[in-house]
Amino acid sequence: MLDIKFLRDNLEEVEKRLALRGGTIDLSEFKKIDEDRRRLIAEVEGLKQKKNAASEEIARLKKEKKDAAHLLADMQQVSSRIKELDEKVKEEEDALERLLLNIPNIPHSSVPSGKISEDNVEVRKSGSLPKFSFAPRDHSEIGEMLGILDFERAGKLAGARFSLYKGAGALLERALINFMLDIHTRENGYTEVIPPFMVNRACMTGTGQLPKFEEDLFKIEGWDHFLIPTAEVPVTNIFRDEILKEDDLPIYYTAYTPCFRKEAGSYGKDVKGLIRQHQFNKVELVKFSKPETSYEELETLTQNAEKILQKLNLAYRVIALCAGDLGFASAKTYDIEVWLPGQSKYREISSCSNFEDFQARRANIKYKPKDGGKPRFVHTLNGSGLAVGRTVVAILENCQQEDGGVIIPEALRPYMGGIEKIRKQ
RNA sequence: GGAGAGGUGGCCGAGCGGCCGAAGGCAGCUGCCUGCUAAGCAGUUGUAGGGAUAAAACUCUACCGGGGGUUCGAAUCCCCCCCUCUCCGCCA
Repeated sequence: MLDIKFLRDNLEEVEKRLALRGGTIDLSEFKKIDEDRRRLIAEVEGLKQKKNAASEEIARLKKEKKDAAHLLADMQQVSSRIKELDEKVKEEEDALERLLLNIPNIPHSSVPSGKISEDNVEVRKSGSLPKFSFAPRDHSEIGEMLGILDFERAGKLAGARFSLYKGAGALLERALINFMLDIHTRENGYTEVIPPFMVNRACMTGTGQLPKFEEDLFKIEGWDHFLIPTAEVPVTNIFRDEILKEDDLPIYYTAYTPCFRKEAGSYGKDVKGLIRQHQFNKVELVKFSKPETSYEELETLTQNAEKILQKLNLAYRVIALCAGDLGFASAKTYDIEVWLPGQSKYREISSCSNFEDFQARRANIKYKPKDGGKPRFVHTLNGSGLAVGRTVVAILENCQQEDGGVIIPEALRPYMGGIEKIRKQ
């Protein structure tokens, strides 16, 4: 959510900067509602002032055992008028809130301009692409061949876009989760949390999934709860409606959770394999920072995620998303894309964003400055560290051998009971 | 699922339908005082939204879990909802 006062005072500038995302955003509706609302507030507050004065007067008269009948009659009128106006104010405020909740974040000045993913800018590359003396296979083929992934039976259990890991495959997934959490907690300074995997509507609104993207979420029938599409939601909302101390910041949390997404509108995309699932595992990084340092925090958060790929010896690149490709709540996003020989492509494995105060304003997360000033909104950031299923994909494809086996990256072996190679089971 | 208790300011905690935004205490801040610390004394300290302002000062309105209702007037009375806690049952 954007700052209403900033919007009011910088309407054209905001329109211009939002237009960088593509499409046009017309804020004239906002202007009208805001003005109506303020006019109504002025009117109703005047009446309330009058009412309060009269009530005092009535109390005084009654104490002196004098007649207050005329005032009582007047105030009955005023009170019902106040009630009417209060309802109108409420309507305007609701309309304003609906509007504000649907306005995306303003792209940061460092965000590359552009409308489509082709306009994204590569920031850096790391690692060397593997060379094969044979035609590298796709991960689903490798997984099925080795007997560690079973998409057919997963379909029987839950349908398309679900997976069944078996044996060394299941172990690999679990090893990666532990490996990532250990790096982030021991080397990168994050505190591990295990949040609920379903949350209420307020949380989803706080991080920006609602009200606009309800069709992407799984809702629990008969409850106002949703399965989380990312740990970002529960973890960012940990401090919802709280005022932190300046000395508490920055706060770094990491969390492993499964993630649930409907993937509505992606029919026909990545139908095979682990790339796009209704349920997948992810280790998430979340930061709460002071406004002044949030862009430095974004850089280190991205590096924290990259470190996992470096330790696994996987080639990747980091790209800065252009304005048109930014998520709704994000002011700036780096995607980390890992090299997948099976597709001869880099594919997203992490997305690291600074939301500035956009989520904090929605979720009402503030901190009190040490110098005694007014509480200010924190900046929130998050990134995948990493998507676990896609990391399995990367390992299977990058570390595959001609015989169909897969060499486990050294750093992961302690987590795999010392296994060096996955062979056909 | 059944029975009960409770939700008040950063925290604890009082509150008869009428100066209650809310006593008192703690914590915090500012002075004074003491060789330092502790104690003591005095003052001060919430959030949001309007108006005003260059910005403040200032001023108004709202806020005692949330939403309705009664009333000239509600933290206080009534209704609904949410949350927390205790006991019983069931259960990983």
